[in-house]
Amino acid sequence: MSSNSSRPSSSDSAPLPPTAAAVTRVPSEPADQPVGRFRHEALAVVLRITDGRLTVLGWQRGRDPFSGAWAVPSGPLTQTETVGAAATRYLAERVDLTQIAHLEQLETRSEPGRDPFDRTIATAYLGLVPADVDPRLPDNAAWLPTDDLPPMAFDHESVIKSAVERLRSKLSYTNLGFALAPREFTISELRQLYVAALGHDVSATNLQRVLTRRSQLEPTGSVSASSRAGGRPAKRFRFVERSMRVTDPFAALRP
Amino acid sequence: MSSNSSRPSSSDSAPLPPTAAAVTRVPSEPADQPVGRFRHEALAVVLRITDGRLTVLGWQRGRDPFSGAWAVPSGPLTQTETVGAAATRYLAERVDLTQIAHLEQLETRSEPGRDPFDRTIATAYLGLVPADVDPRLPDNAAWLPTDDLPPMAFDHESVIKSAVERLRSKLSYTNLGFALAPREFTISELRQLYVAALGHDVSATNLQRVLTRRSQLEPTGSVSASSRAGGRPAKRFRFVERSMRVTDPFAALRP
DNA sequence: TCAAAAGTGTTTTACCTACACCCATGT
DNA sequence: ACATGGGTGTAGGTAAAACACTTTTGA
Repeated sequence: MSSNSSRPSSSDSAPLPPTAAAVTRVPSEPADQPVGRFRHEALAVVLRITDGRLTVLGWQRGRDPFSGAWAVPSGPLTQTETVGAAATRYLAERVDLTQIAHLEQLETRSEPGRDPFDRTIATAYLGLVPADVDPRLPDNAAWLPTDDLPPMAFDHESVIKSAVERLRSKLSYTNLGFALAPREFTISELRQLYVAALGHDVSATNLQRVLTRRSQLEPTGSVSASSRAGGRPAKRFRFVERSMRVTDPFAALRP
Repeated sequence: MSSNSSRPSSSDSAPLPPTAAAVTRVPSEPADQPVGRFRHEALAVVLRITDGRLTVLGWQRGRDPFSGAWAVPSGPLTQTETVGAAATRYLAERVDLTQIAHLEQLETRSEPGRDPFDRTIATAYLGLVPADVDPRLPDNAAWLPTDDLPPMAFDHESVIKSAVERLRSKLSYTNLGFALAPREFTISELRQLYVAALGHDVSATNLQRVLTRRSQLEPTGSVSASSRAGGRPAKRFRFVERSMRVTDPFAALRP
């Protein structure tokens, strides 16, 4: 379940940013608490099942801070866009990724020390890309396995962990599988996606029944050819709806 | 359920803030997308059961914008604190409220038009105050019924709605009831709190059993005196743990 | 005919709701 | 006694996991 716990204070040992003499806007503010302005950036944690593993889109930084480390696509807001729009924009600009099946706000990180050069507040988004979408990535970008991340810049590793948690929760009580799956698929293909995303085994039998009972799946009528090893050809299915919906509002304590 | 849906673009008709000639920090940024700095404030949506209703702490604004409307406690960050620390600080400073049983980050709003004077990004927190804590409030502050809010400033009404949604979800799958309840209580007192928070009826019988099965409740050993109308004296209970824990990770698709 | 893969039927377990009934107190 | 509110026992329903079994194909 999405356990967004609080992230209280702990603003010790925070190096004061060297820039930006604070702009006092409202005269009645006390002088010791100036109204500051802050760099604000959007982080896009884009997850996808790649070769049976849950991976995140990263790119390798070319300059300090954290030169050589990996980071999630990000960038500052313009004066007129929302954070969500900025996340979408940077994905398109930086890695030419426009086929996001789902995007939702994750959390905002504001620890003063998270960017050692200049204090930056970051609002992270969770994006999902279907497994059959495989955009051409720039040379310095790659899909990184979430269970074996390389050294990450800033607090990106912990933001990715949050995103994975969020995805795992929502796979249970929403129809979010549509955002990982191709438009059509067999149950065993879908099973592999769920196994990769959840990190534990899933029974194809029960997966089909659960998703069917919740009216998430419908058969397309077509069947896949059986593989070279033989076997019965699998029916193909699709998700009934391709936008997020809560399919299993938790029933405890209900009216 | 916490349905954090994305909140994409829609950055039309946004009045450009008149201040702050954008500070270009990284030379390689394109000139038409300057790296801006933004006012950033913390919003504290504090919920409490007051007289059997779910209420939110608000105060009446004395100046524009939205003079006379109600708002949730808020204020800008200082240069060295996190957003969570700012939320906590404003609650203490503005309404002398320090007995928050639970605080968690909710969401960040960044629509350019949300503050008509000066673009401000706001990160909202959800705070909970036990029903037996009744802090003295300043004259211009009050507990407002969440199901019948007065006209609210900015986007505060919709942020409050999000907070109520979050609370209702988490009451189902976590032990968050501890943050609404007094240290000791009878089952029927607890039932009234859940009814107020969830907005629908709850059976005392089943509430007790559900919370006991999940090891959230334990008897204190003491009993309440029966009321003037007679009746069996009620046992008193307490929450076993008073920090948030997921007690019912949703079971579908589990290993 | 056999192996492999897909799909269905059935059993078991867990949890939650509903409801009847018993318990302890004041009047 | 009896009304009032508190607490427990039990039956019924729903959902999911586990597992045995059938179906459909290729070799």
